[in-house]
Parts: sequence; structure tokens; C-alpha cells
Amino acid sequence: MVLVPTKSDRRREELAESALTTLGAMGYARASLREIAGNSPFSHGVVHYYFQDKTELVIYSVRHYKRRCVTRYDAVVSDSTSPEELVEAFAAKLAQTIREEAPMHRLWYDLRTQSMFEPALRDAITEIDGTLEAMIWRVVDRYATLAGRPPSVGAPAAYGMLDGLFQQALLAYTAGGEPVLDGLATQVRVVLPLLVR
Amino acid sequence: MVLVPTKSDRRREELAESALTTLGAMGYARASLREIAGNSPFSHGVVHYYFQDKTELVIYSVRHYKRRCVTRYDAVVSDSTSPEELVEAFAAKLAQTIREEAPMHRLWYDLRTQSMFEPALRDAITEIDGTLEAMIWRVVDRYATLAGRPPSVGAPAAYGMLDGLFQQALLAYTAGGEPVLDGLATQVRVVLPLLVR
DNA sequence: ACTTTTTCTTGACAACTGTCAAGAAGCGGC
DNA sequence: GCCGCTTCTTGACAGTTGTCAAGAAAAAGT
Repeated sequence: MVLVPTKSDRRREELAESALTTLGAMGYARASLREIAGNSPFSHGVVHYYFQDKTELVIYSVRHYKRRCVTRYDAVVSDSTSPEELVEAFAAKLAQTIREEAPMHRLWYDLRTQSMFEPALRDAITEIDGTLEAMIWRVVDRYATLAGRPPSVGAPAAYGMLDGLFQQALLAYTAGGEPVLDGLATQVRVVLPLLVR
Repeated sequence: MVLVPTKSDRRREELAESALTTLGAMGYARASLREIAGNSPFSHGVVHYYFQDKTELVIYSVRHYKRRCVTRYDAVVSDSTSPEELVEAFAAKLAQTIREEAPMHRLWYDLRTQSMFEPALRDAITEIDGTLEAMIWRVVDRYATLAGRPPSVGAPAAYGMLDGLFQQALLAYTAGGEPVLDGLATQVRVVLPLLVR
């Protein structure tokens, strides 16, 4: 029905974009609505014109972001013609997204953790987490196909393990910067082959 | 020098214990000093008599807790006589600690994530994370020995992957309760063998 | 018993929070 | 130019936060 986004929709996206900057830099708890509005072209009151409350803004923002990003590895999947090529491309992409979007990833882990304390976040987080699992599974499944061997673990386990490595790398990157990213690539080269028979 | 804990030390532990309850239930950001003191035999002002600020109290508390808990799997390591036995005991212990200490684990992941936004937390978190990695490595290394095969990944990768699975299970347990814990045990039975050649 | 020191409570502070209402500003149609 | 509607700003509200100082209470020392 709604083919073009309404003027209201575009404002919401604009606000969401500003919110993501602030949220990514300060985290969920420390990012106040005034601070968020301060990094936007608007004043602090406008938030409640477009969103019911802070939670709705945050959920909208992170949904907005993740929608763009669940396709991050699709090119890796479709362009690779051998298992080795896929591993390299995947490892490179992982390191790249930490380098270029660390604040967004920090925000994501922050929100996912907060959802354990704040039920209002739970549904949205669970849904997004599912799309991330599917995203990772497309990579693993494709790797299995290229290698001609069946996966050795299910989608949840594959996601859990790779997400654990990613989170560890993000944490180390936050404290130690660039150098640690090589370690992540090395780990991925070792781990992906373990995920197929 | 100090063989017995001073009276002051015991008060600090007492406060830390109360703080852990509140922090575990509400998370780092939402647990105010008044709330923490409210769940203790003292009033809210006493915190600044024993701790310089909130951060110091929180770090002291989580250090206090983790010191007790890094030995959690040591019995598993020393009592197992076959790889299969170790896997079962380890999987059972993982599920048990989620069941019995979920709030503490939520708090830990909360603090670890906050450390990416708050440099004041970083040193303590990094140090504790190292002891957890060592704890997990003792399990994996022992499994490798019992299986008569060398580990296929290093300590950081082993910790990253297993921690990822654990965190995923904790998240699912928080939303879905008891039933999901069987899944964790199943995953561990599949994954541990992948960590040795 | 009196003094000194340690321990703890109370009440206040300035700053900050999410929320909302009143009205200004902008903008369409007429 | 005027009206009505949408959009946005301003300023206020009630509540909360970490922090700290003043002094009460308790304990220790003499």
C-alpha cells in the first residue's frame, strides 16, 4: 500500500540515524534523549512527536540499522567459488566491519544484554538475533556446499560460536585497536573448517 | 602481612554481597546506590565510606564473585577419567550454573559490554576475562589429554566459541526458561570433540 | 567516666533523566 | 492576507542519580 515513505517516515529515519551515532558512542544507558537530539538537526522535544518513548526510538533505530546489514556477507556467499576463497573473504569482511562499524556492534551487544534485564526490548532483539543467525548460516551452509561436506553443527551452534569469536575480537579491538584483527582472521581460518565434517 | 581480613574488609565484602544481588537483578545502569544499600543492612551514605565511588564498588563486587567461581569446573577436570565423562560433567555444570546463577552471569556480560563504553571498567574486566579463558582452557586441555589428541584451536578461540554458546544459552534461558538448557548440553557434546584433532 | 576515633545516618546539593504541554514557526490551500 | 494543519521549540514537571558534609551513634582507648 505505502509505496513511498511518508514525510513522517523520513523524519523518523533521520532521527534514527542521529540516534545511532549517539547510542553507538555512549551506549544505551548513557545516551539521553537530549544528547541524541543534540547530535541531530532537531531539539529534544521532537523525539516524542515521532516516537512514543525512548524504547521505541532505540528499537526503531537498531532495526533500521540491522535491516541494512544482514546482507553484509551475501556477496561473500555468492561470489566465492571455492571453500578457501570463501573463508578468506568472510574473514576479511568480519575484520572490516569491526574496523568500520565498531560503535554499531558495541551498541548491538549492549542492547542484547540489556534485553535480559528489560523485557520491553526482548521481542525486537530476539527477532533481530534470528536474522543474524540466518545470515551466518548462509555463510556456513555455502561453505559446506563448496567443500562438498555436510555441516557438523546446527545453525544456532554455528552462530553462537562465530558470534562469540566476533564479540571477543570487538572487545579486544576496543581496548587494543587494529592489531588484534589479524587474530580474528586467523581464528576464522581455523574454525570454519571445523564446522563441516 | 595482613593475615586476617580487617573489620573494614569484612564490611566491604558484606556490601559487595548486597550489591551483587541488586546488580544481578537490575543490571549495572539501573542499580542505584540507594537501591543497593536498600538491599543491605546499611544506609545509602555508607557506600562512600568504604568505596570511593560506584565504579569501585561494582568492580570490587564482581571481582569478589568471580574469584569464587573460576574454580567451578576444576572438579570436572580432576574427576573425569574419560573424554565422554568429561563432556557430560562439563555440559551438566554449564547448565547448572545458568539455572542457579543466571543473574550473576547477566551482570558479568553487562559489565563486559559496558567496559567497551567506559574505560574505567576496562582493566578489571580484561583481567577477569583472562581468568575465565584460563578456566575454560583447563577443561579443553584436559579433554584433549583424555582423548589422546591435541587441541585444534588455541585458548582464546576455544574460550570465544564456548563463551558464545554459553551466552546464547543464557539469553535463551532468560526469555524461555528451563527447556533451552538441554540444547546447550547437546551443543557442548557436539562442539567439544571439534576442539581436538 | 571522659575523650578520641571509628562507623554510620541523615539530609542536602547540583545535575540529569524521560515526559509532556503550551505555544511559536512553517506551510499548505484559499 | 488569512486560515488551518503539521511540525518543531521552549520551558517546565516530577523523579532519580552520585556525591558529600554535618553530625549522631557506637566503639575503643585511657
